[in-house]
Amino acid sequence: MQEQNVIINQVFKGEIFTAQDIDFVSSKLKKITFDKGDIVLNANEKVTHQYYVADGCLRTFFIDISGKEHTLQFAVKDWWISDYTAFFEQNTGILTIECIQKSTLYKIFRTDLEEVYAKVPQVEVHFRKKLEKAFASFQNRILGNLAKPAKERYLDFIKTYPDIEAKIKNYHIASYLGITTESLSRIRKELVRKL
Amino acid sequence: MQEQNVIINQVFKGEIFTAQDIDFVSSKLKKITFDKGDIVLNANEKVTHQYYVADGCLRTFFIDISGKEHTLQFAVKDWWISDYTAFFEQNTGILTIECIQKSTLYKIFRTDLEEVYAKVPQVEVHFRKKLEKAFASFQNRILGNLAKPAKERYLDFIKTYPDIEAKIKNYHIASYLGITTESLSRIRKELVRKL
DNA sequence: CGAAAATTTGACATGACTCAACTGGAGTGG
DNA sequence: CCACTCCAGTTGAGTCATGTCAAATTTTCG
Repeated sequence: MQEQNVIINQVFKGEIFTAQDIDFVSSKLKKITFDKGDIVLNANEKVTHQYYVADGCLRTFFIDISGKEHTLQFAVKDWWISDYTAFFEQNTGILTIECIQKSTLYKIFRTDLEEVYAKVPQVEVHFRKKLEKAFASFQNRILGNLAKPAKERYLDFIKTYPDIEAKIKNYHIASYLGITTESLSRIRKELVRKL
Repeated sequence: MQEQNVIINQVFKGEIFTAQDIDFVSSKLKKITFDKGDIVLNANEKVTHQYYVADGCLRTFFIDISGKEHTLQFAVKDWWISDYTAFFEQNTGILTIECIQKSTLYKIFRTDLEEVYAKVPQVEVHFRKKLEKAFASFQNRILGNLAKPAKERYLDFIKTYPDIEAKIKNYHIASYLGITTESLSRIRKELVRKL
């Protein structure tokens, strides 16, 4: 089917597949749609899937003991999202995945993924590269948190992810940067003043 | 050789190898030793190797624009260390790798590693698992930075890595936690008072 | 339009930083 | 064995960034 073709070549852009591979991989991807505000996955649930974002915007966040939300990651078109730590360990997660906008996702089951790895090695390579990139971005985030004040982290964020910034609220950014909405508001005010 | 056997089974504990595999993999690992204070890798150098710690203690750190050092990771016996972001991208790095103690390492060259992956798939699986663990620990670090005050991060650190704590100075811990030595000193004082 | 959500503002509190001085040990050389 | 130095760690005083809480304002959207 032509539609399958389009999807797989979008999801695994850069990899070359045979027609059979495409059939097989597509059979393992399930399309799901969510509305704004929907929860894709709750903390403390078993994490069995990872999700490809075909359209929309999501975030993963952690709720601490005092009830505050801390955003770990955003995902927009062409990103994968899950509670990966739990996904790898086949464990219950600590993150909540929330739709910030109406979203279209393709989900793949953990055990199906292993089957796909075995039959279609390009997929394994593809995910290893993704994991390496995600690792690098976590490293940069840690170093940024250690080395930079909130104002710079904010500037880095809007520069690095303008496409994400366009889709989210300021309080999402604040909870990603590790500051309060009030502090972000003051930082923004100060930046505007300087223009 | 018997010694090869011991080393490979230590480095890749949990994986099963044939005698030929052991020969082949050993031929790619080079033993190197360093004294306390030695620099294994400097920032801005091409990152071509990763290093297995057979003995000793090291850290990777980042020097920011103001000249302050920020510790990204420590490594003790049985850990791997490198500037992974650069290692993956085959790029020049931003981290410095320093020996905190006299250390014995086994290094492996990036291109040799790929050869090993191709011939001995267990090694690839082994490193993928390591990467998943490292990813998880980065995630926890980010969430801890977002959700917890310095005192708790300190307690988490000494609880999670008592073996590392035993080998490093407090100023190393401070630069890992993202606080000054003075602040750490005050936190420690407060904790002692409460016993 | 009107209610709810998001953002901003103000006043004040607090945790962490800076800078400078001081303490205590470990090692060194006379 | 003592004096000296170096390094790590501690302490104090003052400052600054960010947090808290409450209220006002602006934006969003049914």
